[in-house]
Amino acid sequence: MTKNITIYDLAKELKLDSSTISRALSDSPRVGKKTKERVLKKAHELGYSRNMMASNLRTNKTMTIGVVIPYISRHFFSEAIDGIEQVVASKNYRVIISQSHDDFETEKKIVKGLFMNRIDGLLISPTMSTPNAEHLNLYHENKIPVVLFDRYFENGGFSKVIFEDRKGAFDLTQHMIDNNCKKLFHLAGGISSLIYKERFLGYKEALEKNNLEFKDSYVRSSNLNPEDAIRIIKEILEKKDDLPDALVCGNDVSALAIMKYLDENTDLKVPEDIAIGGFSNEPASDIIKPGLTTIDQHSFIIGKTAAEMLLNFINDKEKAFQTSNTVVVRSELIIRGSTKKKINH
Amino acid sequence: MTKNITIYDLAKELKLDSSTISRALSDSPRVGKKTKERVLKKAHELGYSRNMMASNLRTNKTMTIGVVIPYISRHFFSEAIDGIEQVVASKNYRVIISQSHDDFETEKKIVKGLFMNRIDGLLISPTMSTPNAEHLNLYHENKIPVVLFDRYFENGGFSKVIFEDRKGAFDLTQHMIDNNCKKLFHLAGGISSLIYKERFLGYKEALEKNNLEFKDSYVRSSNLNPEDAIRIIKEILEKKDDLPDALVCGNDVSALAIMKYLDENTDLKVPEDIAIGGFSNEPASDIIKPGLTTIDQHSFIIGKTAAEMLLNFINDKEKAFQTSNTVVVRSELIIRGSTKKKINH
DNA sequence: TTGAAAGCGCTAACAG
DNA sequence: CTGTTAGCGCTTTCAA
Repeated sequence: MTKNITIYDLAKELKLDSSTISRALSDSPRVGKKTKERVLKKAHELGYSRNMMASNLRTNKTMTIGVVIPYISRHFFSEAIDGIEQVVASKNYRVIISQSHDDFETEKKIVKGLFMNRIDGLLISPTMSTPNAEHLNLYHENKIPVVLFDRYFENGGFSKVIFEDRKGAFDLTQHMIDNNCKKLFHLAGGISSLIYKERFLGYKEALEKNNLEFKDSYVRSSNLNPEDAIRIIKEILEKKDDLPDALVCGNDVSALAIMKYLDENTDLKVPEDIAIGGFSNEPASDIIKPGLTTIDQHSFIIGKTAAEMLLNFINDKEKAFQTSNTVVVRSELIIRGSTKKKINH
Repeated sequence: MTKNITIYDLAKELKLDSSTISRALSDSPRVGKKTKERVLKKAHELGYSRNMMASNLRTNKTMTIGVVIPYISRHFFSEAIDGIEQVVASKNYRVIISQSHDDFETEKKIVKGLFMNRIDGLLISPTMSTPNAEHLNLYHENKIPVVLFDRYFENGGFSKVIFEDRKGAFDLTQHMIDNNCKKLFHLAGGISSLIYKERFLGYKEALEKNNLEFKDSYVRSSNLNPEDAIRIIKEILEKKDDLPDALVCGNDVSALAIMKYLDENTDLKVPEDIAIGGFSNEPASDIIKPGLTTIDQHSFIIGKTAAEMLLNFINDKEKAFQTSNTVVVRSELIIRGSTKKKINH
């Protein structure tokens, strides 16, 4: 093992004290211009690289924020990460990204691990099955700021950047009703997750407002992954006397899986026989034919806003633990072919 | 600021020495069973959490490996990451994922930053424009194992897990020729990147083998993002007397962008007027109509293999720096509608 | 089985 | 402007 170069090596070579080296390296005003140059030159020469473990230990800061999300591959999250990175990089913070794969046990491990590494703040979008914020207590107790984004908890007093899920679902459903849909089913996400509860409520409110029939059997809960979606659409199609003419899906991933299934395995046409709407505006939603009508969640903005809020809290701990801030990001209905039924005049 | 609980706090409470606490916490055989239990209980009670900064500094290990990729949102990479995580998690290592956005300067910064954090090993798929491995010298000099995956360099002696790009491109091109394509253009990636050079060569070899005309003007280089792809297809379509009947694209992202463009802005039909093939088997490629014929890269396997190799090297530095290992992962042609021209008999 | 003591590499108060 | 000194929290010889 090659020995790593330390400030002591530089100090010895330059006949200076290690503290001077340390100052020079962090560009302190308390060291001469000439000395700085000598130090920098020598550091480069020897291939010196500051040991952040030691530095962090000493300063009790890591300049690192942890980001925990269900899946990096989901468009919503990868775009949110881009927003987070943009903000965070400009302030010289680093980001550690971890995915929970929507598994609560994994999430707990990650959250614990990040704490042990003494991150300066945490940005988290919990799993569908995360029941409460207990695993985040450690952060609260040790005054490490946490900001939730997208998914969140009812209580726990965490600051968050969320999306107007209910309005989004309402607008989507209303739009489908306006396009002559009469019998709308809903593919819901895990009901323990508030965002999916909100989406469900938005759907339901739209039905009620338009005096359309609502039945519990119109709503199917699942994890909204492709496998779930296909299983559910099969179940729905089995009851031939009770077919919907529209599907309000809790996300695009499930909606896309269903569109593909219908196209390949049935004679049902979208949107003529069955209209379909989704959530998140995945890239594939603009590629499929017909295009999938969906709710854009402005995930870049969500990520950006959450990161700004977190950095704010990191720099003002008072604020972080005396207030609880909630920012709601606006929804946007993206209308494509999958909902274009003929309209009665 | 709440003071963090340290082993000294535990030691004081239990009237033991900090070293005993440390041993108990890491389940050393050199401490009594009863003592261990007391320590663990107290640790839990006080909400103790080991400070990895300090631990890492002392042991000179971080149990962390860095992963640097162009984009987390690309299916190829997110799947490779899943492969990496699977291997690495089982050995209690952590993963730090960073994206370079295919920008060399960003990559350099990330690589430097990861080194400063003293990761135990690095997995990297460099940017298209990364000219050489100079920025990885730091790792070599300090005997920190590096494994390249997917993208790589000609020399530098790095171990790597790569894909049989040439064969993949050859097979794809041959398949298109078998489907009656006569004039095949190629959307190439940055030529400085070997994988795209290989894909180009595979394309070219297939033309030659079939005695089809090859011209430099048939090949267009770019970053293969959607914007580039659309710009290029527009340019190609302008020369109405020199239109291709097939496009061999360097990746799916560009192929998909072109299919969408053709569908929305021209009368050209895929595959009748122009056949299209891609690389990577993005999820959208199976959703678009017609489906996009592509080369599956088994990215999960690539990630898994690269991670296994890296862990191997971490545990046997000799091997890591005395040998250079190259594993090639097999390609698989996925045939879909986008290349199904009528075949002459 | 436990304790004492040193030190990983760095920073920051204090002193000059 | 530079040096001295102490210590962040942990692990690990060495000693008992």
